[in-house]
Amino acid sequence: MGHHFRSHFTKQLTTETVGTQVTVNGWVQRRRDFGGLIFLDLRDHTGLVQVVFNPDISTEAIELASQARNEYVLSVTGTVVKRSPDTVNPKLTTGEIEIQGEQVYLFNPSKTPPFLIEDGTDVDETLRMKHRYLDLRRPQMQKNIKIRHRALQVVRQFLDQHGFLEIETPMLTKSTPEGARDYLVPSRLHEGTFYALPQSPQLFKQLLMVAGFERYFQITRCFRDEDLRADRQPEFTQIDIETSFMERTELQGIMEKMFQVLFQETIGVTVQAPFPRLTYHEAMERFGSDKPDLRFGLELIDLTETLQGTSFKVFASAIEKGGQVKTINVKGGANFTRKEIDAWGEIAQSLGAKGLAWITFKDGQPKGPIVKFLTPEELQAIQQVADVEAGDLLFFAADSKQNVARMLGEIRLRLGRTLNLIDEKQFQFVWITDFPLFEWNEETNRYDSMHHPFTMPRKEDIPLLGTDPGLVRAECDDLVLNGYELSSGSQRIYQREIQEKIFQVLQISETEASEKFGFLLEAFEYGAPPHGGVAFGFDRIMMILTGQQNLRETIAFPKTAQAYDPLTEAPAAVDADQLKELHIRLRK
RNA sequence: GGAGCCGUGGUGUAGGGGUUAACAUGCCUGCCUGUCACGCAGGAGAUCGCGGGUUCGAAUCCCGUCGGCUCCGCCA
Repeated sequence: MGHHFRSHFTKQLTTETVGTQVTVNGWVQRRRDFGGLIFLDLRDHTGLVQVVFNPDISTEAIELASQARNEYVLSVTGTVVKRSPDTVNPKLTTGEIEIQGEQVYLFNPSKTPPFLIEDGTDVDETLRMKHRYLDLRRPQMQKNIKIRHRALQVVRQFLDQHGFLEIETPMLTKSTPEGARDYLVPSRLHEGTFYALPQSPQLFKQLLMVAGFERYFQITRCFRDEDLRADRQPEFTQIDIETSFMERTELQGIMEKMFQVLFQETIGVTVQAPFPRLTYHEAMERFGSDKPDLRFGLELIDLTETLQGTSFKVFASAIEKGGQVKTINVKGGANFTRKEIDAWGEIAQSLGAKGLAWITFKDGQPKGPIVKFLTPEELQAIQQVADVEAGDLLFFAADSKQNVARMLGEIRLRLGRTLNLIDEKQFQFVWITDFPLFEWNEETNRYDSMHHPFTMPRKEDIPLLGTDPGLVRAECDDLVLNGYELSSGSQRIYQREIQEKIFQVLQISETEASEKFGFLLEAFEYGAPPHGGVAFGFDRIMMILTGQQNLRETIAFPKTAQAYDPLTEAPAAVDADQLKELHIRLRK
């Protein structure tokens, strides 16, 4: 059978190969049967080539070709011939030539596929996933998976060249009580105990720094048993990085270079560096989000000062309670219909707001239901601060700081999409810095770590640990691209005294700390270097790089929103024997 | 845990109290020697996700349920 195997990939067939006899292998993309003359488009992973069967060449070959159907797997042997000028197909890379089919060998027939193997067919995603091996044959999916491969190679090579060592860490590890819900693996040898699949290699990479490797990376799978989103899968891939003796800015610089190389070598896009920086505070104030999409404006404008002492109750009560009044200026929005404006109000309500106050300035004159509650001076001041011109529309939010940010941030995003303000070709990176170290947990009435308990506080804020922990900023940063969080990173605490202070704030006792992270704390007793790192969500990077709206499009075998795999039908029940070995009895 | 949208031949959709359940594509058969989303003619293929209710009558209305997608919560 060996002689049926290919001599060329379809992509290699050019005008230069005209006259040579070749053998190509692949799948039937389409058959065009003219009775006396048959065309077959044969597809391999490099592309398509047209084979023409003529009874004058071989009656046996044309007979076999007439029986071929979509997705049959064939070997075709024939001579490459130049197409006559009027039959050239400029849409095909091999469109100037075709193969004159002399021999056909059928490796395998195929059932009629449940959907057409081509781009642009909007097939139910469950069906695509059930037959993922067919879905992956489509050109767009082939392209996504190939770019993903290229990206993996580029990142590996880049980090290798910059002195990073790729070191693997365990998949079967210990459950950490904080953070996301763990996926658990029962232990057979230790009755009643469980391994956890890693949420990230966080503690191991810090141990590798104690071990003296200084520059580590790993492209590794992580697991979090939380609900899914378009940009969240239960198992996902991280580019995990940790370094010793390195300033934060130096690490950021290396990462910026990595993204420049990555974008250049995968999709040929030149990325400008250094990336801009925003503090967390500034991002929240201007964009209402800690992962702002900087591809468009519509920034949030603070009117809290301007409207100090207003008699309009909705605004006044928000200000009184220490909240904010903010607005978004929708340029040209005055020509929204009343229906459209109301629709935005409904969106605001679905986001938990009581409503969405608005004023239009059709001819420069303020109009809208709230105008009568504001003094002419206040209206004047608003116009000035919000830079209002004739034809503008203002949307207002008045509430606590967080609620205003959450609501207007989301309204801003949706306005940007609806009004087509987003240039899809742009890649707007931004570092978000100076996150708070802690966030207040209303339920437990204490502080939680915003990142994790080993995040270094900013040096100048350390005195605040004892007095006002909420104001302490962290030595950490997120990398954000087009409104997606790509990474989280931080410098780590390596000195015992600071770590103890943090545990105090978090109300983690010494015994508790040693139970949870004892091995790390003990390791730190043996000369821990100053270190820090970052972890990138590789799937999200790929999603943006390939221009997809959904993580699943860049993962070969993803899971549904219910964390189910229609192909393998995982998760599934297991044999009673298996459970018994694992010392597990199922509750009815 | 909550909300919204969706579920009709293999696939994608239309239809929204009484229809022969429509269209496109795919599939099958026949014809066709220059197509490339080939064309033409014919044909097969649907208990309208599932269960219950309202009604003389339900794909259509109501309730429940299952599945899919998206969002909120959750994701140190």
